[in-house]
Amino acid sequence: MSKALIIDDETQMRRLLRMVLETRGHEVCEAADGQLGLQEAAFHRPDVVLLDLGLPGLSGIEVLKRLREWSDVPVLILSVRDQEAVKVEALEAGADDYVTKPFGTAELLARLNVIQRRRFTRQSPQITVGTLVLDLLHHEATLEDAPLKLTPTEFALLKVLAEHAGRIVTQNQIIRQVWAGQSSDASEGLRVHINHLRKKLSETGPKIVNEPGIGYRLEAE
Amino acid sequence: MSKALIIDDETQMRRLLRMVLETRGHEVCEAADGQLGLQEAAFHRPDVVLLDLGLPGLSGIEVLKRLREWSDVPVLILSVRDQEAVKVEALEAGADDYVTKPFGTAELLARLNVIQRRRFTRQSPQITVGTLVLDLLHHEATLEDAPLKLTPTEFALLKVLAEHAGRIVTQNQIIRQVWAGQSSDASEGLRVHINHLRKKLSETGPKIVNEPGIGYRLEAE
DNA sequence: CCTTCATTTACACCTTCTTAACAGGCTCCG
DNA sequence: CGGAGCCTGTTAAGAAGGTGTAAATGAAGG
Repeated sequence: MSKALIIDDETQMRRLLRMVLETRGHEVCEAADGQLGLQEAAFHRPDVVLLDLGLPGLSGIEVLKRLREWSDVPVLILSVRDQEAVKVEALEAGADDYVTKPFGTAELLARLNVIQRRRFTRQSPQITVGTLVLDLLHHEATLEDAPLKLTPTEFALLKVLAEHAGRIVTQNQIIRQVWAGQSSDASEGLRVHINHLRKKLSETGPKIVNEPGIGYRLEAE
Repeated sequence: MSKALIIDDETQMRRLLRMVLETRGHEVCEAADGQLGLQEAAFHRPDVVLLDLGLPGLSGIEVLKRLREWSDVPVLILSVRDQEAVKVEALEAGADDYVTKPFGTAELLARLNVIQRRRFTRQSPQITVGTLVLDLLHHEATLEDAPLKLTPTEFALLKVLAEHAGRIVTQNQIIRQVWAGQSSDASEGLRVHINHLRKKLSETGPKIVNEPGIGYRLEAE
């Protein structure tokens, strides 16, 4: 069952909201001010928060900001009519939606249905060649699940090769991509970086084979 | 009902996406370029955004950055193959996931489901790395149950590192998250804050290791 | 005014990149 | 057969740039 947290200082309003939410099948907990609200939120981990902006002590905005520092729980703002500027501020601070007091239960339920947010963990774009994996977002490389320490240019170079794994990559293509925007003649240095890479890939990793006069190719299994 | 916003310049692609999304029960709105997309997003407050990276005029990346200035709406990136660098940039700028064109509707639905499902998983109000505990609710840190006094930026910096404990975090990623919305060149100051953190973590806490030319990593035990 | 924190500056140090030199292998041709 | 010429693999050392650290400066708040 999903949990809802009500943060409002008016007892009557809390009672109304609790009724509506329980009808909707929520488990409900309440807090009468911002400080308590944050504690309840941390303790109960609600799936949705109904937050009144006009709170005594810690303001609703402040509560929202602190909440957003560690939680992406959907927050529905309850505000009175002449608080337009504050409502905008609340939305910018991470609120999901708002209803204006007084409101009908139908509207409240409709908005609750709408505000569903997510919390996600980012998936990294990766390039995989056999047992070699390049994580482009984190600039990490692993070989047979063991971390592989690569310098920035080594990583860039291996990335170019891995992108075209199994096919020949011209020296010019490599240089253009790895040393993009630099005018220096890197054709000399390329050889030594290839050399370093081969050592680090050692026996277990995919082989970098040379195509004389043309370029290099990363052998896919 | 949840709303979806499609930002893509190809009419055909929009039609396809609309069909898929409406089958899934979404209310759909469209935008043919980035400028319109931002307006639509501000007006309709969509629950999910499907954003094409290859837009005319305002680039997809630019749209995402501006969107992230005021919204945490889940953004699914649509990109063509061979744009790895751009995809990385997009993820760093706050995108949630991406699909590569051409894609099957099955994959698209799967990724949308992931985003939906993840909205219910909650981020813990505290992050634990070994003996280090960050209490995001109270802005407090403890090391071996002893309180650890951190300045605001130190806390923010350590938070970023701890969230990705064990993995490399790019200097850009750090700066973007810790000094969000500020234009100042913080790349210099980053070093000294890292230094302060290392002193405070001392011997007992997790180590902050440097990956030269890339970024930092908080070593998980 | 004092404290606290963030930023800037400066410099020693270390990693990485580049450059250079040389050895080995291959092809081409005498 | 043998040597010249080219390309590649390997190694080493200096150059360049990134990093760690301490201290000074600047900004914000009580």
